[in-house]
Order: sequence, then structure tokens, then C-alpha cells
Amino acid sequence: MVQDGTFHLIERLGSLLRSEQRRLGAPHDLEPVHLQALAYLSRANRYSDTPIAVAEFLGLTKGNVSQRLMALERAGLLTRRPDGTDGRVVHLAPTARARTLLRALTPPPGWRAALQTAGIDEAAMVSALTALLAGLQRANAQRTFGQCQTCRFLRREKGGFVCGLTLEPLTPADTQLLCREHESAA
Amino acid sequence: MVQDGTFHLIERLGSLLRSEQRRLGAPHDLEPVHLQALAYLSRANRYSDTPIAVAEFLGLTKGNVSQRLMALERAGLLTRRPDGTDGRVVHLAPTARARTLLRALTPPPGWRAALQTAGIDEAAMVSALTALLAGLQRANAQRTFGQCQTCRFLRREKGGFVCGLTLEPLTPADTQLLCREHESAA
DNA sequence: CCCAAGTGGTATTGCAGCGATACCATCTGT
DNA sequence: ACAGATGGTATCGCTGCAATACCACTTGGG
Repeated sequence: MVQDGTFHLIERLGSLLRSEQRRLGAPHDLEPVHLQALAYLSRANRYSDTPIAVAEFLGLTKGNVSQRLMALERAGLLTRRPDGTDGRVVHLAPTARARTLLRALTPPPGWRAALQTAGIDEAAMVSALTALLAGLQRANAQRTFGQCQTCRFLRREKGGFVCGLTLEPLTPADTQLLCREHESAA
Repeated sequence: MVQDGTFHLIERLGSLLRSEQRRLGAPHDLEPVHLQALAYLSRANRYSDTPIAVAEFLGLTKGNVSQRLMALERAGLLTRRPDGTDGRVVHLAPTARARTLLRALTPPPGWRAALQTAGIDEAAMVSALTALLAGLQRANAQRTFGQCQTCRFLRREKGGFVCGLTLEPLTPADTQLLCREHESAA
């Protein structure tokens, strides 16, 4: 097909980013999936920093993800902490070393410069791609993993924010993290 | 980082498309890389339908790609034809069955609808992403793989188009295919 | 015309991601 | 209280992937 230009471009950018991740991660014995899992965890809120959430976010099976996470823990890039109330759940957090690595490799060198010289309106691009992503996820009945600040459960009360599902208070920083229970405000 | 929204969105779309490809290809014993290789070959011109071009396009090693292509040939999805003048080169072409498969799976079901309901200006999106992709490829000294119609070597002569490198005539359809020797007209 | 360097392609090896399946522990709801 | 659902791990087999080595052919100076 001669159309579908957007599709081919996004797929191509995906391939390119993936091979970049392979190249950049190799010196640290990291495969693309490791960098992606760590990047997600560094942006996930306290309801979404679990193995099952990583698996759903990346579209991989929980069994597979469980093995990757063990490798990351052995490499000293991840810490595990059992949940306080639910005995099945564990919470994951990238270590300081992992966060340093992420800052160096994400986005890959040259990305921000390319975005600049391409003259891209970042706000418009983010809103367009967000809508596209939401549409695809709705078509597949998948989770949205949006930020709390765009979630229909978020309540703004005097003195701060509250999650309408857990009824727990959220800091302003919390509302910028990704949540597994996110549902669009529209 | 709380910015880099475009980066995270494109990476996420890439993950999503990849897992879609895995799901859609599984019934036909096709992995994501197979679909990507076939999709590329269906869009490549006669100078770019070779194993080395596939490897460069996908950012994989030629050895690996060589093995994948043999699998595709065994599966009856690809035909090989030796080059007429250069004894080292082979040309690849997806079979009719492969093209039928591609039409069914590329882009994945729901993509066009999502693009619609997101209200995306396709022309603007294509031009923005093209510029971004070109910038990234320039930063890594990679090939562009653009269409002839945007290539600085393309000559418009009376009666049709001519490639300034090979001095061979190009049909209008040819100028919409991807070329390994492509260099931006800018 | 020749030969060294470069290019396109294949063969082989080892490793690691990935799904499938099975299994266990814990939670939830009626 | 118990059946079903959910989060997580263990094990198996397959396959993508890079690395290395190797071969055939082409190219470009002398």
C-alpha cells in the first residue's frame, strides 16, 4: 500500500529505537526489554510497579517478564519489596545505578537534537500520538497506562489530589506517573 | 524524565505494534521480524530488494537476516533470483501468498480506525515523522531508505523519470518505492 | 592485467528472549 | 467456607540475534 505512511514511519522508528537500545545496552549486558522494563518502572506509580503491570505494559507474558526481572535484580538494577497488605504482590524499584543508566540512554543520544531540527511541535505531537495510542488500546481492550492527571478517577480536593479508586492522597508528582488503573477522562 | 513525551509515546507504540505482530503472525508461524522483512520487500525498489538492504533497513546483522530469509523461502513466502550482472547479489520478492498475508495484517486491524477517530492530519504527521526519522538516521550515519520521489538523484525528464545514479528510467510507481541509495533532496 | 581491498552472502556457534504450560500462594465474593 | 480469580514463579522448547569465520565476486589502482 502506498498510503499508511504514518504506520510505516512509526514502525520504522520503533525498529530503529530497538536496534539503538540493543547497541547502547550491550556494553552493560542489557537487552532492549531490560531497558524498556526499567524505563517503565521509573515512570510507574505505587499501584503499577509490579511484574504483572510490566508484562501488560510491554505486551509480554507474565512468565517471561518474571524471568527478565530476576535477571535485573541479579544485576543490581532492581529491588523487590513485598506489598504491605496483599501477600501476592511485590513492588519493584530501579536502583540508583539503574536510574543513572536510564538518564544516559533514554532517550538515545541524538533524539532531542533530531526533534529540534525537525521543527516538531511537541505538544501537538504528544496529543496526537496519545489519541492514536488510546484508540489502538481501546480496539484491543488493553489498559491505557496514562498519567493520573488525565484519569477520570482523579479528584482535586482542597489541599491536593486524591485517587477516586483507592481514596488515597496523591502528590502533584504522583499525578504525572503512569497507572495501571488509568481510564481516560473523556 | 517528565518530558520526552514524544519519545515515550513512539517507543510505546512500537512495543504495541510488535506484540500485535507477534499475536497476528503466530497462526501463520511468523515472528515479528518476518512480517517486517516482507513488508519492507514489498516496498523496496529493484536496487534494494536484497538481503543486505533488509539487514540495514531493520538494523540487524546480515548473518541473522540471511537465516530469517531462508526460513521465509522454505515457508513459500519469498523467492530468490540471482542478479543479472553482479554475481554476488540476489533479489528477493514476496510471493503472492505473502502479499495477501501482508494486506491482511499490515497495518493491524484497528489501526486505520484509530487514526481516524484520533483526528490526525496524516500529511502533517508524515512530514513531521519523516523529518524526525531523517534526523536520527543522520546522527547515526545510517541510510535513509526514502522514496525516489524525494531523492536528490531523481531526474524528471520528458517522458518520465530517470535515476541519476544508475541512469535507468523509472516508472511513476517506481518513484514511490524505497531505495537503499536514497539521499534527501534538501 | 593482476592482485589487494571491499562487498554481498552463507554457515556455525552460543546465548537469551519469549510463549506455553504447569503450579503455588493469596485474595475476593457469594 | 469454598470456588474462582489474580499475582507470581519454575521449567521446557523454540527461535531470534550477534559474533566469527568463511567463500564468491567485484572493483580499483599499480
